[in-house]
Formats: sequence, C-alpha cells, structure tokens
Amino acid sequence: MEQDTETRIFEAARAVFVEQGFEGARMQEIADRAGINKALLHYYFRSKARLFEAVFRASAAEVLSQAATALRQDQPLPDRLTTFVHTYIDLIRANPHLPAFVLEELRRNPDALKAVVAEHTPGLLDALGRGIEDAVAAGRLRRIDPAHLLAHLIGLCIIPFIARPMLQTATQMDDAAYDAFLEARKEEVSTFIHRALVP
Amino acid sequence: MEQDTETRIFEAARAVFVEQGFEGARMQEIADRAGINKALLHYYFRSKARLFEAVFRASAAEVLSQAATALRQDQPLPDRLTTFVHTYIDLIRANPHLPAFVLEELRRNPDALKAVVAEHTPGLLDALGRGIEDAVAAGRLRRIDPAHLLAHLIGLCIIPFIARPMLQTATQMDDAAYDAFLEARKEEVSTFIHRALVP
DNA sequence: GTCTATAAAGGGATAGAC
DNA sequence: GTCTATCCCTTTATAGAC
Repeated sequence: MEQDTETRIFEAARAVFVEQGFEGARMQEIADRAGINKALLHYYFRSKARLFEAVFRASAAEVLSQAATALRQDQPLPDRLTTFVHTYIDLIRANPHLPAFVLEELRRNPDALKAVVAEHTPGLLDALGRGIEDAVAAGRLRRIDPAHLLAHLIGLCIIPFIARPMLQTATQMDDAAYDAFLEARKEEVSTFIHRALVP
Repeated sequence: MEQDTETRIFEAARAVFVEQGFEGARMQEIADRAGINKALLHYYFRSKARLFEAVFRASAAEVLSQAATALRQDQPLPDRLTTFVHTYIDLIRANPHLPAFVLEELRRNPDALKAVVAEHTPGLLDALGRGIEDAVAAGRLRRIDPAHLLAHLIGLCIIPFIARPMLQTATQMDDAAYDAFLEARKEEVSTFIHRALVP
C-alpha cells in the first residue's frame, strides 16, 4: 500500500522544489510531507543539492522529451505545430509550476540543463528545419528560421503560466476566466502561428 | 566624484538581487560590491526584505512603464506593435537578467507585482482593445482578443532571454551568434505578428 | 532503516566604539 | 555615518542509539 520510502521522499521533494525552488525549499518541509524525519533524507540522498539534482533531471527530462516527441511527429509541419501547442499547453496545465521551476534553475545554474537538453533534443532543430523545407516545397508554408520558430512556439505556450499573476491582474480575470483563457489559448496560438506562416 | 552611500548601496543591491534573486542574494555580497560593510546596509535600509522591495519596485516600474508607454503610442495599432517589440527587446538586451528577476519574484510573492501592475498599466487592455477595433474598422487587422495579443507580445519578446541557455544549447549558437539572433528577432517578431494579423 | 539529539556553518541583524 | 565585533536564529548535515 505504502510506496517505498525512497519514492515517497522523491515525490515530496519534487513537490516542494517545484513550488519553492532550490533556495526556497526546506529539508524539514520535504521530510514532513514525506512523513519521515530529516535524517532519512540524508540517508537516501546525501545532500540537498543531490536530492534537488535528482528531481530536476527527472522533471526537465519529462518536459523536454514530451515536447521533442511532439515536434518529431510524422506529420506535415503545420499539423505538427498544432500537435505541439496542444500537447505542451496541456502538459503545463497539469504541472503549472514546472516552467518557473525549470527557468529558475536555468538562472541559478545555466549549465545544468545543457546535458539534459543535449540528450533529449538531439537533431531537433534539424528535424524542424527539414519539416519547414518540405512544407515550403509543398507550398504550405513560408520559409522561417527554425531557431526563431522554436522560440516562438515555446514563448507563446509558456508565457500565460510564468506571467500569470501579471496577466491576470492586467486583464482583471478571475481564476475561472483565466482557466478558460488557457483552454482557449490552444486554438488561439495554433491559428496565430498558422496565419503567420501562410506562404 | 563618489555617489552618496545610499545610492551606491542601492545600485549594488540592484545588481545582486537581479542576478541572484531574493533567496540567493547575500547581504555580504551587496556590501562588498558597494564597498562598505553589512552594518551600513541595515543603517540605510532596515532589513534585507526592505532593501529588496525598494529594488524590485524600481525595476518593475521601469519595465512596466516603458512597455505600457510603447503600447499607448498615438499610432495605428500595427505600427504601435512594431514600436513595442523594438523598444521592449532593446530594453531587455540592456538588462538581460530583468525578466527572470521579475518572474522569480512573481512566483515567490504573486501579489507583490499587483500594485505595480495596477499603477502602471491602468486601462492598458482597453487601449489595446480600442486600437484593435480601429484597425479592424480600417481593414488593416483581423480581430483578436486583446488579452491574447498582450500575451503573444510578451511571450515572443522575453522568451529568448529567460530560456537563453536552453535555446542556445538546442541551436548550438555561440555568444556572438546568439547576439545576432536577438538583434534579428526584432524584425522577425514584428513581421510574424503582422502576418498573423492580416485580415 | 529509522529515530533523537546535536554539531557545524551560514547569514541576517544589532550593540557600541569612534 | 561608518566601522568591528558579536549575537542568535535558521538550516543543513552527522553521530549514534535502537
């Protein structure tokens, strides 16, 4: 019935780190949520830094692999973009703190993600580039630098999550309205991109 | 020749807080950069929290007021969007750590920005909405929800800064190439938005 | 493996001399 | 106003019993 202790610790740590970041997280809180004491944290994971690293790698890998997979679908590029937008926004809606978590670590330790990025997105840009060229040849797309397209995609998808309090204040939406806004964004972003890329 | 002490402290604090965030910043480091000792920090600003608050309000106000001003220009909306994109990207290029700084504080204390946002962006969305309606009536734009447009604008502009290490790794650009990428992005984002909004 | 108790270090804040 | 010295709390990490 109970998971083994190591898993409980890991899940508690994930929750706390994702919410509070490395600096803000407290080992005591992780221990409390896992229902054990601090000493056991160090027994299973030598230090706070190592525990964090384990959590971060797993979270980053999950996001990157899902995103990269969506971008590699065997579809014409325009359809692939729609798939990506829907997949990515749904993924983050299920874990709304994830982007800020990853971005904060990116700032604290810019090199931390490099290995994970290199591992999960090899040739991603080339695949994107080929998809663009194919679609251009088919007359379905105007040509665009794949690096810019990748940046556009990510920026349009994550901004409502990382800047939520700001956008929600500026637009004076309540939580329900903002939820609807997020849902609507899947279609909005998809059509926005498609229209921007008509030949 | 020397600025007065309070200013030196404030500038040192701004640099450290913007780079490291509240939790990551050390009063000792701020004192070192200001060329004074820790006790003086508390003499001028009672606590770390107050010092941070002063820095944060100033930084947030600067970003928001410049952004809001650009969006209120007395121009047809399509031109205003171009102005905004160029202004905003240039602003952040001069202070590349600013977005992550603001976003981290947004996460640590979601309410902190509300007052500042409310102060600097009153009626911003309405102004944007009127601009859209005017341009739609003139046949220069297709209709779009101003909230989505605002999100698009911000997301497209800040993503290359907050996700820089990730994008730079995925695209394998060196620093010079990434700088060129940022410069090119002003035109790229402008045309991307304009094309997405043709009637 | 799990606990209690405690060491060790870090860092914000203050006292008090000058 | 500015400094040195120090307090004291928080938090990570370890020792050692069970």
